[in-house]
Amino acid sequence: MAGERKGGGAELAEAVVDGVQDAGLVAARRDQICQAALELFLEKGFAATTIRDICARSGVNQASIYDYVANKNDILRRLLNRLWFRTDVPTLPERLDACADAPLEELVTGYLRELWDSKRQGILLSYRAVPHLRDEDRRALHEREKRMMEDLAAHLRHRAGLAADDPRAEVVSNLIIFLTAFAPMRDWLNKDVDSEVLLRTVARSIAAIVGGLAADPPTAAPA
Amino acid sequence: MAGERKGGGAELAEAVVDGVQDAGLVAARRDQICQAALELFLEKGFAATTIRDICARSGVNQASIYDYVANKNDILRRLLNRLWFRTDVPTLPERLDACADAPLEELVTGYLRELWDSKRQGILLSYRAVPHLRDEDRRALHEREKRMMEDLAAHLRHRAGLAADDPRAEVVSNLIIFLTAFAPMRDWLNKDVDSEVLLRTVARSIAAIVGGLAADPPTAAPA
DNA sequence: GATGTTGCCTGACAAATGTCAGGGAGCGGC
DNA sequence: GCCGCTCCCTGACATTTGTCAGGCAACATC
Repeated sequence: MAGERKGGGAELAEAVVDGVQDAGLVAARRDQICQAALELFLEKGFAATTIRDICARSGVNQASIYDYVANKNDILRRLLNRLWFRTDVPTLPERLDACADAPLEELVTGYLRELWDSKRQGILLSYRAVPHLRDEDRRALHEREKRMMEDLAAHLRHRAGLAADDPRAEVVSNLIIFLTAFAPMRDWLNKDVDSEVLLRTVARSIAAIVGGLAADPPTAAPA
Repeated sequence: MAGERKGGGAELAEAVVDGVQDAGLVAARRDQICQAALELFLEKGFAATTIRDICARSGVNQASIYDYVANKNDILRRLLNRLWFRTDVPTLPERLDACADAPLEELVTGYLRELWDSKRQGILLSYRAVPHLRDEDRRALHEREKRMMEDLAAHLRHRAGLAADDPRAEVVSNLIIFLTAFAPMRDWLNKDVDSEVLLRTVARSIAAIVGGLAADPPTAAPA
């Protein structure tokens, strides 16, 4: 009962499972299950991970697991709600809303620092698990992504002084969001680079992109 | 027999399967199989695609398929060899070797145009299928990626006049290679943007990043 | 100590999956 | 008309998978 200790606004509808009464126990077991599942999903992928794997690693019995989650897809949903849809980490557009005229590079640096620190796994999961989501869930995820892109595009238009119909705002916005996944997805290639250098280099790159956008006229087709 | 019509230097060792003699037939059937498998892998993911799915879509019998490929992983290998390891599309470092002093933005534009035109699916596959590769295959893929990053980093050092020990060369190089996957991975978000605009915006962004790298001193830690 | 209640687990089921053995169809050559 | 060869496919195998039914242990309550 009383308020389900959700980390942040859950956007994916979690199945109702009521085999077990004790709410605290349910929460604890779900933590075990999600933690184990997360590790396995990132190691082997969603489809290659079996319920038996998850049970083995989490220590929950193969039968009992169905007292806490409805099925494998439900685990994925719950993971995304915890890791990807958490609202305690403001998005980049939200940060831009809050600090309307702070220098972009600084804002981005702060954003990436927090993001890569606390949502690393959520980023990886959200990129890799898409094909395995139920349709409704995938739609929710895509809508959130689209909304974020549009919000960011509006800010870019303002900051770089672009025309309302300049499509580059959307492209660059999409691109920046993509770059947001850079460190989690590619840090195996920069293992020996100081993470602060990595962070600042990416932030500066993003600032350079936006700067270039402001300086250049819309791209014309070549002769 | 005589030279196996490989599109480019195959880097992943394909299993030897010799149920059927007629080399032309084998090649044709493999084409059917690979084409169907590619579609399915991109739609549903590798692990969620069954051999039966592939057979159904390609029209090859469930038993006969083992006369042409060794197993599901072998199909993936063959696909990556065709799509990702093909050598008829020069890499970005190779292009930089060839045109040592052409403007970067133009080079990148040409590169992306060809890449996104002919290796789209290879890019998607190589990003999504990694967890399902056999260890040797994954190692080969990672080594290629690392080599490419280092080659590109060397060029960046030269072009942007960076010190030999400036780690930002590797970071930016890694980042550019990552951006190379941008359109294939994210174009569902820019569906209504002209693809030429998208291309040029990304190329210009990459140029802006490198330009910023040249202009700025190495990032110092803040006070 | 008897009795409910709550959570856990042994054991199993049907379905799906990767893989193939072995027979058969088609066809060219004698 | 028969033989031998090449390729195809019906049918099946062992295994793995997701999912549970139904019984058991622990514990609190009376």
